[in-house]
Amino acid sequence: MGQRTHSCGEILEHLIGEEVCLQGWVKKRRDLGQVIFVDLRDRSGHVQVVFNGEENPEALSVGEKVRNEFVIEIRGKVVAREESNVNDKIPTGKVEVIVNHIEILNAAKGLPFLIEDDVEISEDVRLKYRYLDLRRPKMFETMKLRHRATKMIRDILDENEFMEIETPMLTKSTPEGARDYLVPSRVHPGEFYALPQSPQLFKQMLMVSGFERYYQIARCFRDEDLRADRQPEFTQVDIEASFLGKENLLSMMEQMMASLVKELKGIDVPTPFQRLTYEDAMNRFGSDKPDTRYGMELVDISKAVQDSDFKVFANTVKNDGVVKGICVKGVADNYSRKDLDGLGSFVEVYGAKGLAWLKVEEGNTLKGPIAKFFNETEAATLCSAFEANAGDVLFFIADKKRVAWDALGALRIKFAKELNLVDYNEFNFLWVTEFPLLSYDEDAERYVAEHHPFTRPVKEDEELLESAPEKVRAEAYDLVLNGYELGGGSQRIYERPLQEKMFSALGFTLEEAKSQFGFLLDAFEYGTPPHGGIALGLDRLVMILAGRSNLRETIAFPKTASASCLLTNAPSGVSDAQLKELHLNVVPKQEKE
RNA sequence: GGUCCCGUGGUGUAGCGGUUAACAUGCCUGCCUGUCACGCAGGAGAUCGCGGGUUCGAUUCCCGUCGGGACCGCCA
Repeated sequence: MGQRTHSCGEILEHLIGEEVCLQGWVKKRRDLGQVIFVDLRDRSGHVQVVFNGEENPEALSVGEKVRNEFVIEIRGKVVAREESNVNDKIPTGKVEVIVNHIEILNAAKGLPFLIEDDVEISEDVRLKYRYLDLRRPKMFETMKLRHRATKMIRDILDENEFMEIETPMLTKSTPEGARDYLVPSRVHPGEFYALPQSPQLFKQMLMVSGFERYYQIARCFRDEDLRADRQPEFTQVDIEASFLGKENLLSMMEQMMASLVKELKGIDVPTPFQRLTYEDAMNRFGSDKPDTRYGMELVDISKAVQDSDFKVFANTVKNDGVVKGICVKGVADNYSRKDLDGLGSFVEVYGAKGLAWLKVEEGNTLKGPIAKFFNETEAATLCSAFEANAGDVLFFIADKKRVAWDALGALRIKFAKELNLVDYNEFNFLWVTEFPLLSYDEDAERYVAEHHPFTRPVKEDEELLESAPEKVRAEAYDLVLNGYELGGGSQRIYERPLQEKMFSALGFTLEEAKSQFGFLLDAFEYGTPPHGGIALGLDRLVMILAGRSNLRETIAFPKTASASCLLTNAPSGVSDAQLKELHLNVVPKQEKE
């Protein structure tokens, strides 16, 4: 084996006449008998190498044995291709390497799939052979994009005097939030570590310690059911700062995001980002992470229909519900009555009892099963409320506010996808602010933190913490990009009495609060600076930058929807000896009745 | 916990109550000195995910199960 002198992608015209040594994978072999062409690939690209039987029969005879994905070394001379043989489709297409020596460094079996972009392979096969899947150029590019984004983030935070500090992976299980991944302790029988859902408390401790500006590219774990944009372990850019204040922090984040999109996508993102209150986001888009790249905003017509002959609408309003709708432009002819009625089952999963619709025709005439309930004046009012024209379709949900938001929010996204309203080169960042601090959990019969228990209430709402907890707004902010929650953060409580009040609002007794979070309460008594922070989902950021719609595409070794790893077959059983050491007994899964 | 979709040569798909299970690509062999989606000729390769049921007969219909995916709940 010799020493590689160049990468395949580097073999360009300036090297013509030079002897080179290349090592890489056989991307493709084209055997014409007395001449064999091999596309040799490494991570930089590929170049055509030529075996010629007349000039070098020994090399040719080895070249005949070569198959796809063999790892080979070739030595030879870079030559210009004849004009007629130039391949414009590849960067190295003006040259080729005439092989005078070849060594097979490692053979390869027939592969389960071709190492090429744009071949369709089912995901379970890709994940089982992830090491081969990652050989595909597109996957390499995505991982490179991720690396570049991560490096930029580190550089930008470093420039702003943030320090990267690691925090424990083996930590304490706490009652609030997502289900923990637990790790049994060998040394302490019956006790468990939890893997961190986020480094939240540690970064606040670092603020108490006076580091002032901390960040970490932190792995986080949540044992909840997965989605296309949710993995059981994921990476957060975790940030916390003292004495910085909310406005400075948000503006810093905006600069960081704008730099990333500029550098990685070549697109200018205007700053400052748009801000929406939680209430506005829900009312206008039916989502706390709205995609504002397209319109179709929700319109509340409760007032207009409160005395309507259409009793479903009128009665909903009477019973403290709302009637809201969206207007889908110019699709009346695309959707049959059957199609439109079929959408009822789509909104059902969000708890809606039905979806009403009206087609708009010339002169504000309404058509559809419920059109007869609206007289001319009412029809005109509706059309004007939605700014609807002939050819549009109006959809309505009459229900509790929450249901109307969810159902119409989802419907809005569905239509945007179907009608291709989304511009993939647009990056619409926005902040959602003034989240409720608490919400009432019917099952737990208590208030739970909407963000987390360390989030600071808005100053003027503090007095409501005991009297009307659901009305308290939080000093929290979510960063939203194109319909995805990219991150969230808040200004934190840093005074013991306020933190105790918060725990009490969450239904903790003082004893419970002390046993779970005593160290935090104690720490607050030793001079804790005002601080706040944010955590950004790195996987999601990369996913959006890469134009993908699935998180698995941005993670080298992701888990399936059922949280298993098809490459390693994790999770798996362990030996009785291991269980014994950990003082564990496994209870077999109960048979279904 | 729930709803829905998918499972057929290595890969991606087609198919149908009775077929020699089709096509593309890949793979193997032979021929070929300018290919780059090489070409030509030939060939191998599938107990149709698994179990049960209906049926004279199931890859096809039904139920279950396993695996993959999407969504609701869940995700401070």
